[in-house]
Amino acid sequence: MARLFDLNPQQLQAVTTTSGPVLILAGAGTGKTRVITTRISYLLHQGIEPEKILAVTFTNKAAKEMRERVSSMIERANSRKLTICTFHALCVKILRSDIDKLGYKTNFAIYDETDQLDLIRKAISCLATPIEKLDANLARNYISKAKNQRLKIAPAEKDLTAAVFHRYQQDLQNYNAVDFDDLLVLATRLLEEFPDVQAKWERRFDFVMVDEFQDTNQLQMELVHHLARVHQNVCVVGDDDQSIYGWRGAEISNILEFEHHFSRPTIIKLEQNYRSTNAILGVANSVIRHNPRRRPKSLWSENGDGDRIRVVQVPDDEEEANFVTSDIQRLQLSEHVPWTDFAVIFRMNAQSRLLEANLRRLQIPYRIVGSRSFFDRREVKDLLAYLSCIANPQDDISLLRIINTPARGIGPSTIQSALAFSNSEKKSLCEIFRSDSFQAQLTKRSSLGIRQFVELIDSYETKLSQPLTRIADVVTELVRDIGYIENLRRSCNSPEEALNREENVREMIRTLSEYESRGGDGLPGFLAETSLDRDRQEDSDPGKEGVTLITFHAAKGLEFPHVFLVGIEESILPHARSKLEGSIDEERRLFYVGITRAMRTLAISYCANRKKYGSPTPCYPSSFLQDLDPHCTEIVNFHELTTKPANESTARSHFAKMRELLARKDPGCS
DNA sequence: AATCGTCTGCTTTTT
DNA sequence: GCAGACGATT
Repeated sequence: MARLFDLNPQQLQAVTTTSGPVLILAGAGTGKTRVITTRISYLLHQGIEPEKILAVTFTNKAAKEMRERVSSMIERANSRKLTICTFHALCVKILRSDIDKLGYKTNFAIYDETDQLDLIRKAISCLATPIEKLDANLARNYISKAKNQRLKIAPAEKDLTAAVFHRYQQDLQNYNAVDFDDLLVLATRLLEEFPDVQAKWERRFDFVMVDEFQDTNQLQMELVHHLARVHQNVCVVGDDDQSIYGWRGAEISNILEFEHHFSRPTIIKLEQNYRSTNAILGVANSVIRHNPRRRPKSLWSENGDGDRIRVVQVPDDEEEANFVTSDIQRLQLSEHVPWTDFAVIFRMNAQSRLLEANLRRLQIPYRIVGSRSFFDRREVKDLLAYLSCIANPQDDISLLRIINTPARGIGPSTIQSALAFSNSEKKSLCEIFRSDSFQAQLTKRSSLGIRQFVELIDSYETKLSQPLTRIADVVTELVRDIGYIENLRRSCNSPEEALNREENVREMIRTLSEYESRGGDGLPGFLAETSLDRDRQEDSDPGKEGVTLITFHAAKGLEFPHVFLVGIEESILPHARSKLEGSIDEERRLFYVGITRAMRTLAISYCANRKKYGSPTPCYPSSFLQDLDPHCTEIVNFHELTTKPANESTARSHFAKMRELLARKDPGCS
């Protein structure tokens, strides 16, 4: 059983208050995950059936971590019966059994942002006129916002954006596909409009817990409402001060006005921090205090005062990178701090370039968190598109992706006429391909290509419908059959690229094979899981370890002994656009999130000059810096820092830097 | 069908 | 200053 005596009084209250609405305001580093996992284990100990407990998270990573940590406290058989998943995965569960009520089939495809954008572009090209144009990305943002606010569009709206929205939604349904937002919209609709579905799900769980509640949007709130309507045993955990996804539709009022959504909740504040020194918490508190709309909290710890926070002005972005890297090197040499203990946090990904260059030069290992996902790779998307076509023949976006990959003589003109047919006959491309009237008007070559393609898809559909077939084996066969690897090699510019892409194909098949070994739920299940869990290679790629380069957003939830916040300048943090959009508070929370990542030391730097879009631009220190508690900070003179080595090890790193500088200026070795 | 060139427009990105 | 998108060229 969980060790309740390890908890502080507030944590204990959070764990043992199990009935009725509970709001746990968990400040940064206050043992939030421990509270949730202990609470689950406590519920089980009280005799609650594991099937009756639901814990919802935002990311698969969080769900996985939570399940692992609970598993270590309780019996294995019980932990398997718990439902711990993301909002989106929960919605897929709800939709799988009843989506037919809304006019979709259970083998529906889930479209990611790329598919979504393709489809929106198609709608725009159909509807836009030479006078009225629309940016696909803008349209996507609009559509996503509209869906999350549950806006209904009239079919005959004259505004182009609305027309595109309508067309897009129609296309999705025709393709038997849903986008990420639809997962929430449709699941909520099922619960609202169909009493039998509602009855099923409001009895399904007796205890509902939601992690990172400050990031929920309106729809997610409604969903939680439905699930907890009868018993009201809903426990939400979050921190309004760490709400940094407002721009993605997160509704901070869900946590700020929780008592309007669930009546008379127990509200528990966790303020004892187990991560940072009091100097770090001091500046964190002094910054976040300036936000007007918040639930007042003040973090403290028993970890002692620690070093003062260094605030460093540097001449320009080059010197900033130099400062960070040489400081990392200095600490590593003098105190044998492992590289993994360092993180550099920035507002924009573009800021990592100089840092990377510097770290490479000094041969310091590093990793960049948040680079493009495995599942966005061309070759992976291609294979998934094949599978998606086989699983759901209506999925035109996937079909279009692979119709001529590898090339089989089906060019743009053939595709154009197929699309025209499909529009006028209101049938999916797959059906059009089979119709004689369409085949009749084609050249021999394209007609042959189409017939071969249709046969290919049919034959693999048959293969996969045989019982006891391993999907991974069939895919291996498919890859060989269509000569995909050869095609890939031809389209690559370098042998390394080809090798890398081939490896991705193998990795993809491995993932599939692994999915089947752990008793997966067929092809649709695999496709749903892959489109909802897009970063597994991060942990399966342990070779990359070192200094972490990461954005403020991506750093939420992580901690590092030594942290550098760089580019803390007006118009970077807060970002220039936030002033126009009135989201300075969110920028301040972003700063707060960055500060509270640090465990032992924290350095904050800003430049006097910075290269922006190629040309040097003067910079001004962020207005947030004025709020830092002066008792916890020291202003560091950059000049002194780099010219006065204090002891042997700093001298060594200094020499290393000098050598490096000299090497850089030597025209002979660039 | 592929490739080259020019234009544009610039955060953050859990699913 | 660079990437991504789109259009014109071979």
